[in-house]
Amino acid sequence: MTIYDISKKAGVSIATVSRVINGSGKVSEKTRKKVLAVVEESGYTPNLFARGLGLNTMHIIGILCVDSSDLFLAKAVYYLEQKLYENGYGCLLCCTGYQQENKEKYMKLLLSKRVDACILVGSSLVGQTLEDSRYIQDAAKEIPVMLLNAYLNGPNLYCVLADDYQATYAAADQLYRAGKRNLLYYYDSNSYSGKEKLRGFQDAMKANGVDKKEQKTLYYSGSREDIPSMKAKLAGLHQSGVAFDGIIASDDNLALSAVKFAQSIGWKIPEEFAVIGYNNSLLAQCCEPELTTIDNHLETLCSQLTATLMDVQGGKPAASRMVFPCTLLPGGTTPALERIPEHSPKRKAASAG
Amino acid sequence: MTIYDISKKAGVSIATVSRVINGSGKVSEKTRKKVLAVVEESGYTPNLFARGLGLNTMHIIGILCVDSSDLFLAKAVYYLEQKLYENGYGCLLCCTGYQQENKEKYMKLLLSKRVDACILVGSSLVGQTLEDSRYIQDAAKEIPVMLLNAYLNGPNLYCVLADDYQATYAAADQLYRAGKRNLLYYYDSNSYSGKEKLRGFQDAMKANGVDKKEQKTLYYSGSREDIPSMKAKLAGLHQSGVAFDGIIASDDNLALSAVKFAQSIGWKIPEEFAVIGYNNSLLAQCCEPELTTIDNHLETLCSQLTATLMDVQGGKPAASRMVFPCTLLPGGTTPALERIPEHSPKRKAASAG
DNA sequence: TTGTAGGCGTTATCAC
DNA sequence: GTGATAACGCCTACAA
Repeated sequence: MTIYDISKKAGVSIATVSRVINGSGKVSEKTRKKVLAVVEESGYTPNLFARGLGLNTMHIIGILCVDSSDLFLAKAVYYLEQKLYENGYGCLLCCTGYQQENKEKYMKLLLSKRVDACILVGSSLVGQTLEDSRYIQDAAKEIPVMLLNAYLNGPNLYCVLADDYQATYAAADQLYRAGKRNLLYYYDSNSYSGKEKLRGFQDAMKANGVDKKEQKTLYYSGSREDIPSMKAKLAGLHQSGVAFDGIIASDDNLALSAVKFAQSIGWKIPEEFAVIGYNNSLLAQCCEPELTTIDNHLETLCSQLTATLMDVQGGKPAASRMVFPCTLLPGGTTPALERIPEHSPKRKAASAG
Repeated sequence: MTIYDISKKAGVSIATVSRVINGSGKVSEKTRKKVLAVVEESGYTPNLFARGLGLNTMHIIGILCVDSSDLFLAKAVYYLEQKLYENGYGCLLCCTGYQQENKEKYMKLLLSKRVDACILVGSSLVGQTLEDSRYIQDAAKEIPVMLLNAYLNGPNLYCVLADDYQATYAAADQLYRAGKRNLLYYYDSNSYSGKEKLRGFQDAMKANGVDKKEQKTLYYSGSREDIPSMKAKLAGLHQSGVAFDGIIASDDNLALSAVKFAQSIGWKIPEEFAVIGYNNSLLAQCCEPELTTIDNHLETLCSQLTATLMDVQGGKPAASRMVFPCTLLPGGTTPALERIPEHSPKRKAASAG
């Protein structure tokens, strides 16, 4: 079934068929109905390859992430797919893993497939060095590149991100004020977002008079799916004699391991030990008590990113950088903290319907 | 940059350029090098729309799932993307949600985009009634349709699935033999896979002399992300006076809620209360003790499905249905069970590196 | 071994 | 309003 078949059956030219299908140009009501009837009965669907060739777009957006099965990234991918679909775009999913080489390969693949734009989900895709970020800048020469919760400056590059610095600062600050004098920052990423969080923690400590030398941080480098190993790492630190009475974690996985660790040696939560996680993920509900966690309003970020992308596609001006505040979501792993902003989000559970 | 530009610069015809690029036909080493040099220096990439138009394929596979952020489905999508990429295919991701209407809309979208095949991930996409499955049968008239852990019979339809019946049967049977005389089956899906699990439980009970009337099952219909609600449902059953000393759950989420429930009322695990989950997901590590869970070898299923798809694409004969056994992975939520088959999988944690 | 030319199915720009 | 016709960029017989 091609546009020629339809034109014959309807007794009109292919140009008219095209007009009817695309709603472009003037067509008499009579021929319009005739054509539509034929289209209907023959179940014709325009060949998008041909259309793509002519218009140079297939309305497909490339989505790059290191691992779409990661709790946080999976959510992001899900939201993005939904929003893009609403706007008439499909998504080509690419899971690159953490190796630089593969990130670049995938990006090339997307460019060769001539996607309309690409979205980099999470800051792990942005290299630590300028050299490792070059492939992104290069890609931006051909198509708009959107970064979700990552930052990179340059032409045709748009970032939508959460204020991880502020959130971590506030979390650490509040926990300190609540009386925890031996906070440990437990993290597993040195990406842009990871660095922002770390800086937030450090600045909060400093603001409360804790020198950099006295600040405690612990870096976990194992698998993000190995909670026992995260717990073991903490246990190791504890056994080595380092004291801590609270943990700010860079994600809920680490936070959960902290809860398990504390419970394994009998510390009372939150009286003797406090924990704050990050992402308001499913894991926050998985322990007892439930995690206090930072919500970065992922759905909002995804909506905003999509809206921005649509603006870019439409040739409208668009912000090259948008930063959204996070919200601290109180759970049972912290003592009473200061007031929470109004209109604060609900826990995953309550909002998921 | 088009093939014409290259042909001019290289001083050959476009046919020769095409041959060099596709490695088809005979080309002298001299011209070949010449062409490759020009291609390299001008950074030429073939236009896949044009190629797609001619060959009627863009090497893209549609992946349909109800929710790519679901722990289990996200893993499946991840594995599939990796395997397909290795075989030179990209994936167009579609998250349909649970509404029939949207499933059909997405399927139409994929067909109109002329994907080479589509993969339905999880049995929730297959309707309960024949009518609701029609859209799949219809799609199969145009392209191969692969079902991951779902079942539907018909031409051009290929299923790769885990033996959920057998796994649940074995789990219930072993728990019964281990002395749990009041098993409860806790589930949240009536999909094909869901029914198979339920049937496995029922048959195991029956085989141990527990009449259907005495069998205990509980259906949870709320959000899959609301663990407190799952726990509350169990608590409700308990308060209503129904006794149970062990739970077989249809996924780890429900199992985790069972552990939390038991702990909240002080039952000792596994002595007074046993729990078996399903999927060997991250959640299995999230409680203390860790869950005994059923591993359905998702990665194997995905590899096999991809291999089958490639066979189909290559015109080779392919099995229309492949069933793989599951493995019971002992954790701390069950008393010592019977021997586990050799070569059994490791827990997520240990294998994730 | 290399070149020529037709076809893939649309959209869009012209005339009429 | 409607109908020819030229792109769009590639692949691939068929010729040379």
